[in-house]
Amino acid sequence: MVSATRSLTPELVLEGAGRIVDREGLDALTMRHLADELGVAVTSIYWHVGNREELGDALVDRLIAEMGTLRATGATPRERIASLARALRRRLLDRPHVVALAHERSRTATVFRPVSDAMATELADLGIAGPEAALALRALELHVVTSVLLVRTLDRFGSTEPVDPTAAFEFTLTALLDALELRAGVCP
Amino acid sequence: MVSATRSLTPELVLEGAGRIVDREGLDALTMRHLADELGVAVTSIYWHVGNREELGDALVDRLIAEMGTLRATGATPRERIASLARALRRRLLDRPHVVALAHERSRTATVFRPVSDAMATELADLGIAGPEAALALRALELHVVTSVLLVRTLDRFGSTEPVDPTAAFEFTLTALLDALELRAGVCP
DNA sequence: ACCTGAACACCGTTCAAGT
DNA sequence: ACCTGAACACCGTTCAAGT
Repeated sequence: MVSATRSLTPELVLEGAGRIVDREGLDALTMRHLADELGVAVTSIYWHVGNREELGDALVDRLIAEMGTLRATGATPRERIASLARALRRRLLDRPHVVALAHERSRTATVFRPVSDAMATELADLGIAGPEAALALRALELHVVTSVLLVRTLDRFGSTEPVDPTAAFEFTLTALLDALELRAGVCP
Repeated sequence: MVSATRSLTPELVLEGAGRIVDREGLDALTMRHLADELGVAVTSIYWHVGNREELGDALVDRLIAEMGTLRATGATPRERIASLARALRRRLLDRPHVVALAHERSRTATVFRPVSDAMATELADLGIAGPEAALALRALELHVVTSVLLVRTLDRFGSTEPVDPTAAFEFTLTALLDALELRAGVCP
């Protein structure tokens, strides 16, 4: 119920939608509920931001922009890759609903792009490039998203088994990094 | 439009729902559409199968029953674990919509249970048990589901990158199995 | 016990109408 | 250019009523 003193903008619509999704979850993002949040008629939203589909896409775009701010830390390429994977994972855990939205829309790959590019730089330092690097990047990306999905499942479902998600994440991350260093000729 | 010569049963409702989901996807499974498919009033469904939520749960239960028929092949534990992972992956790829349904309902873990148990037996043959085995199982399960999600994404999204999903799957699978054998004391 | 239609409270989206 | 209400075609679910 925020009264618009001036007029509605695409940015205001997006902010309202983000507020609803973060606060009440994905299912709560209906056009009518968003209209109430903005203190506006339902149909006004369509003028500024198209339909519900495009609204969701814009929300995912905002998430992608956030991902561009992640930076690698650490001395060795291995540490820097691990730091990127961990930072990405933590960021995604902070915005579970929007991540679910991206996943629902098959845009997870796009969300990972910025971090993926940063990882590619580190892989190049390890001497890994070309199709081999593409495979490694896929494996790393998917490992992170998998872990995020697991945490969300445990949150909803309750912990039916005594598994520490972060430990499981580090377990496979270590296996992947070992495999990468083996390929690069670094013996553990 | 199948006319019921006798009367409706929970099984008939479930079969109709399965047909719709496999044929037209998840979004097409509405109570009214299902009623048309069965040649019955919408409200009859509620008598036999409860509400839409329970209908989805029953559909996932059928998927889980299917998973119980998967068997390991191969001589070594490593080969048998790999065969289970591959069989599971192929089975899930055959029923993408129901898998999505299970995922939506946070029941992926339950779907994996039968195969997970079979894998646990093989891990025990490798001398891996307890919390370490639990971690390894998680990693293997999540690797499979990740790969299935990737294939579905590529199908919908179009292949924006020249990545062979099966090759990516085998890549990380090898890394995971190497890591397991290292822990078990088998040097590659 | 089983099946029905009517009704309720929701959706997303379109469109003619206002200013 | 921007915002509105009315209307349309959908949802899931309930409930009194039929047999």
